[in-house]
Order: sequence, then C-alpha cells, then structure tokens
Amino acid sequence: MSTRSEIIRIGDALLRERGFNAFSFSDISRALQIRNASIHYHFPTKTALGLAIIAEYEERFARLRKSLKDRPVMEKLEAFFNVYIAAKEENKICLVGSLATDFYTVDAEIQEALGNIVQQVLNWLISILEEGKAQGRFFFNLPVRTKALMITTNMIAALQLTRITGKKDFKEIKQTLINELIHKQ
Amino acid sequence: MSTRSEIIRIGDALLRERGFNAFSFSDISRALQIRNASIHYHFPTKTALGLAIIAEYEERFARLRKSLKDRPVMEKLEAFFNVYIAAKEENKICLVGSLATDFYTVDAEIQEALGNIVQQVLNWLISILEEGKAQGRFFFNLPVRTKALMITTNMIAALQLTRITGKKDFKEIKQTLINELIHKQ
DNA sequence: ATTTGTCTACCTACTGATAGGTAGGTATCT
DNA sequence: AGATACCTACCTATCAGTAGGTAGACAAAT
Repeated sequence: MSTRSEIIRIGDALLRERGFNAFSFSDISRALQIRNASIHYHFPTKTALGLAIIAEYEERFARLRKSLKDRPVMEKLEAFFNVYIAAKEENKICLVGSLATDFYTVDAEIQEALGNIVQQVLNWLISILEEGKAQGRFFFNLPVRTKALMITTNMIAALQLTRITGKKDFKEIKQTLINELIHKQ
Repeated sequence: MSTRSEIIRIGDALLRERGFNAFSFSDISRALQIRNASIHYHFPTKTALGLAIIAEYEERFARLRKSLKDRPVMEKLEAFFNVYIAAKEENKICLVGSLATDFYTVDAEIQEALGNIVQQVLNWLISILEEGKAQGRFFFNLPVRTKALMITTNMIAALQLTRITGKKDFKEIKQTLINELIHKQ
C-alpha cells in the first residue's frame, strides 16, 4: 500500500474516532513512522487531506453500488447497514456524523464535498427503499425520502449515542429499523 | 448575569456550534472582553468548564421536569422536542451529539458526566412515552426504551445532518416522529 | 473614624507544547 | 537529468495553563 493511501486510511480512522479538529499531521506521521513534513508532501494542507478522505469514500461508495447493482435488494440493504456496523465494531462514528459536528470549523470545500456525499448516501438508500417496496419486500407509508432521512439519522446518531450507552443499544436500533422495514404494519 | 455564568453560556454555545476541541478560552475571553487568565480564575481547566456546562444542563433539566410534572403529557412531549427545535434555530447541535463525537478526546470525568445526562434524558423520554401510552394518546408497539432510543437518535442526528441538507428536513423528521406517535398504526 | 487584613475578580506577563505549514536539501529510481 | 518521496530544520500562531500582582469591596480591630 502506498504512503499516500496509508495517510488517507489513518486520517479517516482518526477523523471518525476523534473528529477533524482533534487529530494532527503529527498523529499520522507518528503512526507511519515518517516525518511531519512528509505528510505535507502528499497533502499540502489539512483541508486537502480532508478532501482526499471524502473522495476515497466516494470512490469506495461508487464501487460498492456498482458491485451490488444486480444483487437482491435485501443484500443491498444489508450492505447499507454494514457501513455502520463496521464503524461500530471499531467504536468509530461515520464520516457524515463526524464532519457534521465539525461543520462550521472546516473549509467551504469540505462542507461542499460533504454535501455531495450526503446526497449520494440518501439517494442510494432511497433507491434501495423504492426497489424493496416495489418488490413487496419492504413496508412503509412515509414518503420514501422521509423514510430515508429517518433511517439515516437513526444510524448516524446510533453510532454516537451508543459510545455512551453501549453496543447493545446499537444492535437494538439497527434491528428495529430492519424489522420495521420488512414486516407489514 | 455573573461572569461565571456568562462563561458557561458562551462555552455552551461554542461547544454546540463547533465541538469541544474547536473552541478555546481565547474565544470566550474575546467575547466577554476580559483576559484569558480571568477565565482560568473561574475554571482552572477546560475540563472544569466542560463539567460546569454539563452541570448547568442538569440543573435546567431538573427544573424543566419539575415545572412540567403536573402538565398534560402532550405538553411534556412538546418540551422534549423544543430542546432540539431551539438548538436548530441557532444552527447548533445538542450537547450529547457534540460530546459523543468528541467522546474519546475528553477527560473521563466529562465522559462520566455525559453518561449521566444521557441516562436522564432517556429516562425522561421513557416516562413521557409511558404516560402517553397509558392515557391512550401515544401509539407504539416497540419496547418503550427502544422507542426512546429511536426518537432520541433521530433528533440528535437530525440536528447534525440538516446542517448539510437544510432546516426543512429537520422539521420533516420532527413532525414524522410526532405523527407516528399520536396516530394509531 | 481610621487602619488593617482578607477576599473577589480581575490584570500583565509569561511558559511549554503543539498546531499547520514552509524552505531547501538528499537518496533512489527511471 | 528529472521526478519521486522522503528528510532536517525551521516558522508563526495558538493552545491550555501558571505566577504573581492589583484595585476595590467589605469587615474586623484599633
């Protein structure tokens, strides 16, 4: 793995563990056993690193959507939840939750990039919900975008709140969302 | 108003706007037109200030619960949502959401205090939900604590996500929660 | 009534640590 | 020779925090 992608990997981990303002280039350089200035060689500014982290998510996200394109809708829903389950396994929160808290402290470019990825996540979930409903596998009466907002906010904050109340609550929230979706009434 | 409570007020505003690691004693001293060292006179450490901000919430929260003790359950539910509506009016997030993101960067004392206030909020909402259900005013099939977790996570992340997608979405989420609660099935 | 001491709530002036960032040099590979 | 990927050495700004001083309010002692 290249140093550049290692920096992104560690930066992402720190971002979702501690927030954008609570990690430094030094944290990354220490972890990689290289000098601080070497991080700046790959990413001139912290904003540039932030943008690269978000771009990485966009690429992974596009690949994931593509690979699931012709899979059953239930598998897609599982993939959606797996993003959050994987984060919980590491006691991390999600990118959107982390940067939403820090929103007014980051550069406009990051705010914009975050806006784009939020749109993509919401649109993905909307398409999953629509497909599942059309196939008679998912049940909900709310407008589909509203339903997507409800599920997304549940998952974002579930990662955060259950840092405090415990992982059992995270599983409860996740399972409740799935049950409500796949069971009539 | 005393300098001490002004410091808490401004500290709370900054905490919920930018996060714990993105505000400094200088931000507060500048706003109050006093010197940095004077903030340290009232709060020896940033942790002490954080604890005082949380303690202020506990006091306000206890007063609110007491004042609503004999009021109709619908009024109590409104008061619960008003906490988040008021935050949204200022584009701020809630204390719990902010500190959950910063959780692993703050002292254990703050983590503990945060745990206590989360318990209090959840227990309050649980008691409201129980009362409303017993009176035939609220409808839900989930275990009451699960329902409380769902509503709380929706509101915490609604404040965060709608910094990005807009206030209209916040209102949509809030109204959906109320509608689902007060309408059968 | 005046002095004295104590307390509160600030102040100036500083510290060491760390932040993000830069200039310029060097080893290696093609 | 030039590009790549590092390095040393440094910069300025800011951070939380400290030492020690002071003006004013108040109360007790003289």
